[in-house]
Amino acid sequence: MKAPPGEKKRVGTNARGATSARGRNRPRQLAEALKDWIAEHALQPGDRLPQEKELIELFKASRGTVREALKLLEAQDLVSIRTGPRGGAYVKDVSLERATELLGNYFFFKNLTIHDIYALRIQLEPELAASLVGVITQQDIDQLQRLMTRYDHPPQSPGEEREQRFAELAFHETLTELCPNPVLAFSCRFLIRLLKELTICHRIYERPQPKLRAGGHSYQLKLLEALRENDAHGARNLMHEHMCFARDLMETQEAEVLRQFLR
Amino acid sequence: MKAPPGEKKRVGTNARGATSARGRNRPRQLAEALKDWIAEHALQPGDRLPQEKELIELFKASRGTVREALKLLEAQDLVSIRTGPRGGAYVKDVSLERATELLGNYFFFKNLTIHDIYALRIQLEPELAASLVGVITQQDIDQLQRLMTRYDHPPQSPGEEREQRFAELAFHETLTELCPNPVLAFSCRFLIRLLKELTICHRIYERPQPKLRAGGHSYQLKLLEALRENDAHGARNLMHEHMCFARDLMETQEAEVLRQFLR
DNA sequence: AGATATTTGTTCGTATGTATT
DNA sequence: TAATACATACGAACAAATATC
Repeated sequence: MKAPPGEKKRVGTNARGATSARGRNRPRQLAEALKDWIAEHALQPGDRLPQEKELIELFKASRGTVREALKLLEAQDLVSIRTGPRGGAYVKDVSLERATELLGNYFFFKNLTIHDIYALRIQLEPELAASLVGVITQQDIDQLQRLMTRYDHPPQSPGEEREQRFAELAFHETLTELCPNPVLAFSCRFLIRLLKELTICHRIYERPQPKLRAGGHSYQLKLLEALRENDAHGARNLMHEHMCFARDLMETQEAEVLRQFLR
Repeated sequence: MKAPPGEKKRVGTNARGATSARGRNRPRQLAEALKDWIAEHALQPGDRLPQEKELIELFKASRGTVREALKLLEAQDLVSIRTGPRGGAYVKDVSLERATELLGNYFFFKNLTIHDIYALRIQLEPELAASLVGVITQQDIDQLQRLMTRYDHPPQSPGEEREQRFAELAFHETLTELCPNPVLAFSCRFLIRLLKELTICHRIYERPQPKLRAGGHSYQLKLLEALRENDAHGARNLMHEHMCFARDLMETQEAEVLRQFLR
C-alpha cells in the first residue's frame, strides 16, 4: 500500500463539509487576501509564494479553495504556477499577451467594425512611427526588411494570400516592440489583435488584394527609409498615408464582402 | 435521507488520478474550450451555460477541474455564477470597470509619464470630440454644462483644488459615454484612469492651477458650442488645442514637482 | 410563509505524473 | 537511477443558497 495516512483508514467519507461558512465566495476573498499578503510582504516579480500546504494553514482554507484562489490570481496573470519541487506560485508582472487577452474579452460582444478600429490606427500608428526615431537601430531595420520579403511578390496560392496579410501586420507588431512609450505600444498592438480577430477580416484576407499588398509594401519601404534618416516628420506622414490607404481599401472590401454575404 | 447517489457506496478510493494526462494545465484548456463553445453556440450575454454535471460529461473532466475552469472565466468577468435552481454560469458582458482594472495591472510596473499618456490623449480626444457630432443631444450638453459649474470659479480651499481637477476629468469621461466607437471610448477613458493613478498627478493636483482651470473651462465651453452646432471640424480642433494646452501645463508642473522633490 | 428540489460551494481523501536532487 | 517533494487531478459527501410550488 502506498500512503495510509490519518488514523485507521477513514476512506472517503470524511467531509464534515463546509464547516463554518465564513462567508461565501471564499476563493475570491482568499485571492484578495493573497494580493494583500503580497503587497504587505513587498514581494517582487520572481518571488515565490508559500506553497499550498502552508497557505492552507496560513489562511485556514482547504486545498480546493486555495487552488481556486491561486487560479484566480493566475487568471489575472499576477502569479505563475510551476510544478515539481521548487514549484508553486511565483509573483509575476503581467504579460503583454495576457493583458491583451483579458482586454479582448471586453470587446467580445461589442461588434466592432473596421471603421472603428482604423479610426484609432490612423491616429496612433503615425505617432508610433515617429516615436521610433532615435531608438531604432540598423539591425532593427534590417530585420524589418527581411520580414517584408514575405510579401514583396504576388502570392502564389490562396494560403499565401492570408499569410501575407498577417506578415504585414507582423511588421507593425515589430514596430510596437521598439516603441519607448508603453501605452502607445500596447494600444497599437491591441488594435492589430482586434483586426486579426474580426471575422470580417478573415473573409477579406482570403481574397486577392494586389493593391493592398503592393501599396503597403511601398509605404513600408519608404517608412524604413525615413526612419534610417531619423526623419520623424516624414515617418509620421508616411504612416498616416499608409493607414488612410489601408483603411479605404479595407472598408471597400468590407462593403463588398457584406454585399456578397447578403446575396 | 437526502441524496443517496451512486450504487452502493463506493467510498473515496476512486482516483485513477490524472488518468491520461491529456496535457497539463487542464483547467486553462477547459476554459479556452468553454470560450469556443460559447462562440460556436452563439451564446449571448444572459444565456446560461450547461450546469456542472453536464460539463463534466461533455468535456470528460472532474468536478474540480470544471469548477476551476469556470472560476477562470468568472475571474475574467466572462460569466457570473449563481447558486440554486436555475443557477449556474451565465454569460455576461465584461464590465468596463473590470476590463479597466485588469488592464491597469499591466501598466502597474511600467512607470508611465505624463508625456506618454498625453501623447495618446492628444491624438484620441479630438477624435472623441468629433465622433459626438450627430449623437450628442441638448440634454447631454446641458448635463455637461452643469458639471462645468463645479470649476467655473477659483477654488476656495486646497481640497476643492483637487476636486476641480477630477471634475474636469469627469467631463471627458462623460464624453466617452456618448461615443459610438467602443474602442475609442474605452481608450480615452482608460487614459483618464491612468492619469488619475499617476502619483505625480496627485502631487500636481494638490497645487494651485489657475491657468489650467481657467483655460480648460474656456476650451470646454467653446467645445460644447461647436458640438451644439454639429461642427465636427471645429470640435476636433478645439479639443486638440485643449489637449496641447493641458499637456504643456502638466509637463511644466511635472518638472517643477520633481525639482521640488529632489531638493 | 414554508417545504422542497435543484444547483453551486466547500472540504476531504487519494492517486499519479513530473521535475529536482 | 532512485528517491522525493510537489502540483495536478479525480471522486465523494455534505453545506449553503435559492427558485418554485
